[in-house]
Amino acid sequence: MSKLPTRFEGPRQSPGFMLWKIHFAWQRALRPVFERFDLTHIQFVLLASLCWLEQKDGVQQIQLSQHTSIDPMMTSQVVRSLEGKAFLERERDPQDARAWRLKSTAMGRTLIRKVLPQVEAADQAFFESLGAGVGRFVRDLNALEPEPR
Amino acid sequence: MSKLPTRFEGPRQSPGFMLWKIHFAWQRALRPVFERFDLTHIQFVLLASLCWLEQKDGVQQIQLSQHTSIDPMMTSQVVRSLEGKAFLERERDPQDARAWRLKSTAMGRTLIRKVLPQVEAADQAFFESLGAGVGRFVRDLNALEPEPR
DNA sequence: TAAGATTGACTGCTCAATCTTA
DNA sequence: TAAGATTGAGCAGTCAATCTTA
Repeated sequence: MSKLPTRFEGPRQSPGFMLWKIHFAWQRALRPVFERFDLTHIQFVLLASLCWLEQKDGVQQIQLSQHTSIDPMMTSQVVRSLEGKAFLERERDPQDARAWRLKSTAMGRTLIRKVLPQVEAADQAFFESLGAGVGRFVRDLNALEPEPR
Repeated sequence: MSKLPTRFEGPRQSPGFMLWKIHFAWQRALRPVFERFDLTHIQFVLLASLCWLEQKDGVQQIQLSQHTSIDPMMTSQVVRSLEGKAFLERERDPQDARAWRLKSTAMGRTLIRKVLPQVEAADQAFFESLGAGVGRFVRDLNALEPEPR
């Protein structure tokens, strides 16, 4: 076939295509770590983020959703599965009858303390090929984050 | 809660967390483009990649799978849906009775010619905040690609 | 009117297992 | 034995619609 209407010499020059590929490679690299603890990736993200946000104060479900960019429906589903596993508790917000306030349990925090170092180790191995450039890469990713709506 | 066992000052410093977030933001940014043409992202990737690879020769399904890093089962499913839409054809490989050889149709190529520039425009808008640094970012992503198994 | 939360339906994506041929 | 391809099951993720309260 004749030339494609593209600005790039090949797919490897396209930032979108490469972002998508590397994201999948990263998912595959991390999956064994989560499976070891019978967690899904999204369960880990929500529970670890809750533990992080909690360092301040009580956390609304919607805040957790916004912080992780996980949409409210998905957050609702997964938070309830984490509640079922007794890794967190939900209480009605006394200030806002619509909202839930989330609190990690001791079990949940213990789990994250075990998982987090292994996740970071797997991360470090995955991003090793960037060497010291990983800091710059992280700054680039931060620059790409869209404004919250 | 007390300090988490992490190397990072916060989630935004973690390359894994940020890669995951930005990938989702990118998916959301591109989705309207694909929907406009009644394509899914993965359908676009496979069809566009087929058109790209075809510039050489006949393409086996497994080659397309490896090139895109989409696993063979998924490739099989989506390729057949593209065949159903008449965007590509499948013929048995004369040299290897197990394999399919894939060929885009004129309709498929016409579609990609329309979609590709819009995808690249949306991409350009998404990565705009990196400015000239986008080249370096793409090189980083290429450096992260794991060895094929 | 808008915001926090949820339900049910539908599609996307992965895995284990299988079939056939190299 | 290994490689190309597929099936069916199950979880991940999205959307439209709804409910309740701010």
